[in-house]
Amino acid sequence: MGTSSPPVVEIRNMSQHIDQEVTVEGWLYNKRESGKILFPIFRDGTGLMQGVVVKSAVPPELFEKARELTQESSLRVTGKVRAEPRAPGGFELGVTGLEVIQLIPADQPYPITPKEHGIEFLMDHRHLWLRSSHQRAILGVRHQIIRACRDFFDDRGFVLVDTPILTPSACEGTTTLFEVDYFGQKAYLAQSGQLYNEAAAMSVGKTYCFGPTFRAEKSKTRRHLMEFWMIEPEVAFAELDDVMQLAEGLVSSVVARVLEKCRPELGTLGRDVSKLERCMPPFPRISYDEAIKILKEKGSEIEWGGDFGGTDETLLAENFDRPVMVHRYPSQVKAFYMKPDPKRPELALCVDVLAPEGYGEIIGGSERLADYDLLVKRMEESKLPREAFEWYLDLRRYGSVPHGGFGMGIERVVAWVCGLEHVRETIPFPRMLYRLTP
RNA sequence: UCCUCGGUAGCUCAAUGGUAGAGCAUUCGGCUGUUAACCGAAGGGUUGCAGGUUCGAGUCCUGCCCGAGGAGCCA
Repeated sequence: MGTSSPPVVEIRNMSQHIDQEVTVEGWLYNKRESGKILFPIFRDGTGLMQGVVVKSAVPPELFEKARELTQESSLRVTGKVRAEPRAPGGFELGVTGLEVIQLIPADQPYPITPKEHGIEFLMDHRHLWLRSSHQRAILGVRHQIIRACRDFFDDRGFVLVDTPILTPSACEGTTTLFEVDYFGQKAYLAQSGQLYNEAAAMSVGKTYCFGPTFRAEKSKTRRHLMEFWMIEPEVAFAELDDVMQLAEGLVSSVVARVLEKCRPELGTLGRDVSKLERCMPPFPRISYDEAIKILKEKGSEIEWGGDFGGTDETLLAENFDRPVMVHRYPSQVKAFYMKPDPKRPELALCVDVLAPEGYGEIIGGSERLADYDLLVKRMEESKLPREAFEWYLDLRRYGSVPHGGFGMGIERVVAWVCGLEHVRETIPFPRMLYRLTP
């Protein structure tokens, strides 16, 4: 456009540039025309803005160029911003210059129209679907949620310690892992950073890791992905109550951050914000025993000793208007590294946080088993290969202390906060059973 | 892995066993304030694949492929 072109302004800041000449760099979102006047709608990644091109007011070449614009063609457009109550957002761009960077041919149009599409088609075009308003809003909320998590831990003196993704063996020994060839040796994609976190906590006191985790379970539900992101804190000298308080603090601060920073996104998504505004501490804390009692009253088939199914989690969450923390599950349904309750050894000192509105478990955590002999016994009961865990046992040989932590699945939190039907929209490129592309 | 549902135009969907259609998108024409703009016209099909039943199959039967929802398991 040359040196004389007006400054580039992001659409989200456009209200500060009323009556000024600006440049917008972006794409054509949609277009409406009515003979001698046309309304292109531009998008630049920060918002949508309506333009106006009046045939009698611009050179014929400009009108023709604007008329031929196709959906998602890339462009630089200049013009004067003006307040206009009839335009979406309250202002519009009177177009005076248009540089088309790439014109999408009309006979091979952009596949995703502003009309409705099926999920298979949209997932096949996920790389393009990300441009739509809903998906853009979700990406923004996800970003703020991740920032809020990091800020929460950073502000409390936690040290980020990255844990490996390629691991020599199962962490918990339960779920199915993705196997990879590691120069002729079998290796597995990490399903949790927790065991390594425990080592890091003994170094820095308070630590967290945040990265992708992998589960090769053939799960096919709206709550499951094969590859998902988890943030996992681990704290030396923390007991179960400390773990619960930390979880409550994290979840409430994430919600508060989204309410503070993502109002436009929540509006785009049509989220009922009042349901989020209630999610402030204290969260209700109930024991597994109490949860079983509630579920039986509600007609669940569940028996003491079993883990909750998705329906049970939903039934339970219906009783509360904010996340609920369920603690002290039977050890038999939980991982080997959880400390038994000294008062009732058949229970584990663990906690699950269940999100409201049927979004299920978003956090699972526990106080860890710090005693060497007990840990060895639990490992034998779980039939875990001793050799692979010798380094982990070292943590109990050399200065073992009470400690605990939890893992929070980012995608389930995003799905809940955004009010989505399915976690597949919470991550840019979901990895699901029977879908590895794009 | 199991259960349920689905696959028809680029997209979203119709079509008693009897000539395969509509809306949107695309092309052409009309329209100076539109809000998923509207009005008129045109082009567009190996009905997921392979067999079978039938005078005749998008429709019924068998097998397979692909997808969706759920269960189990989990965050």
